[in-house]
Amino acid sequence: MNYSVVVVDDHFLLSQAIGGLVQDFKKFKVLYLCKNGSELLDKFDDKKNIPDLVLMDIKMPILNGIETTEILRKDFPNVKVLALSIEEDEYTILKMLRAGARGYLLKDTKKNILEEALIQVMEKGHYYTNTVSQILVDSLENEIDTELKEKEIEFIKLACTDMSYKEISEAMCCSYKTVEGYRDSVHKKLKVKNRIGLVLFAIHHNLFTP
Amino acid sequence: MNYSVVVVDDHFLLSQAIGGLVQDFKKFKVLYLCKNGSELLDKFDDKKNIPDLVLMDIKMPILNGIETTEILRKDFPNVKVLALSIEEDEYTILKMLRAGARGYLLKDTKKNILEEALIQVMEKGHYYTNTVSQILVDSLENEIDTELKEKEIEFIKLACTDMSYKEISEAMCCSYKTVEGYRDSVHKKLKVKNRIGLVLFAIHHNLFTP
DNA sequence: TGAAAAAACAGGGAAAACACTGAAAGAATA
DNA sequence: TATTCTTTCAGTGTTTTCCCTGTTTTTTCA
Repeated sequence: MNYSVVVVDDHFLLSQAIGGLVQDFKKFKVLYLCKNGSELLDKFDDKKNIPDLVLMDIKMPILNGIETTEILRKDFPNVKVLALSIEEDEYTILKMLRAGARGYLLKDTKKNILEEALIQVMEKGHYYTNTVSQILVDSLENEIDTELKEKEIEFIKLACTDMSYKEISEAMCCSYKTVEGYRDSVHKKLKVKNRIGLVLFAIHHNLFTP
Repeated sequence: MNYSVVVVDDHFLLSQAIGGLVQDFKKFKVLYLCKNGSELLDKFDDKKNIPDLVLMDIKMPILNGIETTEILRKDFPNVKVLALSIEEDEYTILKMLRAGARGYLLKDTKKNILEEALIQVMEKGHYYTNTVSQILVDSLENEIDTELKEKEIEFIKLACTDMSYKEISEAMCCSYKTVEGYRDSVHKKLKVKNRIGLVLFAIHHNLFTP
């Protein structure tokens, strides 16, 4: 019996192409393709459309991979999710795994590795490459006191523009001194030494997309 | 007779998958896949390996799509290049077209559009979507006095780190005041008002990849 | 080789960013 | 209600960035 697979990716070409690869694998068949999480969930209204495994991109419009995976884990725990993303960003990988993904395939995956990963996810329940395992280990060490508050995240996003802190304080409807407080606290938490460092951090960790 | 195609992309999965799609098209056959421009040029040493068309990604390690396309135009003018990139960035598209690409496919291309594009490139010599045409038009207006000197580009790259200008002056082996001069001149040329603005500009225009 | 242009550098002042300590107001908890 | 914790904000001083106006040195080229 074949396992059914759905590919969710906003890049049409990529999802079609990956669908084509998966279709070639003996143990798998592709049910359909989706452009984002929302479209996937709509499909699930009909039970026939619920697959064994979802190959999920992360950056997608409307409903992204992380949010979608969280919903799936809650509402459809039998559906296994394998993340498949073009860029390897530690925080994103972590978030995706926390959300419930059974593994994470990086961009330079080869066809036979994809097949191997699909098989392992279905039969062992998970698939982790060395890279991903290493990231998991590394994360346990650096994952202290980097919990950002709502306001701090809002501040960081504004700090990633060419606004001055005075302008930011007006945009956030608070005192200039409060903004300085946010700055000092995120500088400490994220261990950056100036605003440029903060911008680079935000980009690398997907708090801000330039 | 079939046109021969080579796919150049560092994302293994993507190049394999696209190769699979192209293989399905009647008029085309895939010669081989490459991971970057350097690998492609190595292959060209043997005349048998020179295809009619190259489907080229832009961001690649070692030798990127723009550089590779420039070399191809000079040394192998009969090989047509069609750019195929995941992210649509105006400046990148422009650079690629200037380098000699016959067209530019955006991420949400569908299978039949890909085929259409391949056919048009081979038979008409080019393929431009509306999006790309619009970008070409827009670019003619903003393209005044943004000629950057070597030193200024070097400065910009360093300004995209968390170094202070004093540290940058040491790295560039020149006076602090000279660095201030570079800063003032690029601020004027690029119409940015502070260092954050400069970093964002650099990222958007691929002077710096975070 | 001499004039013009470009690149490197300098001074100084205003503005912004950084770094610290600490106080007041509000929310949470027991 | 008292206590703790968090959030917001203030004071103060230092460093860095920004933005002028210039001078000296090097390059260019007619």
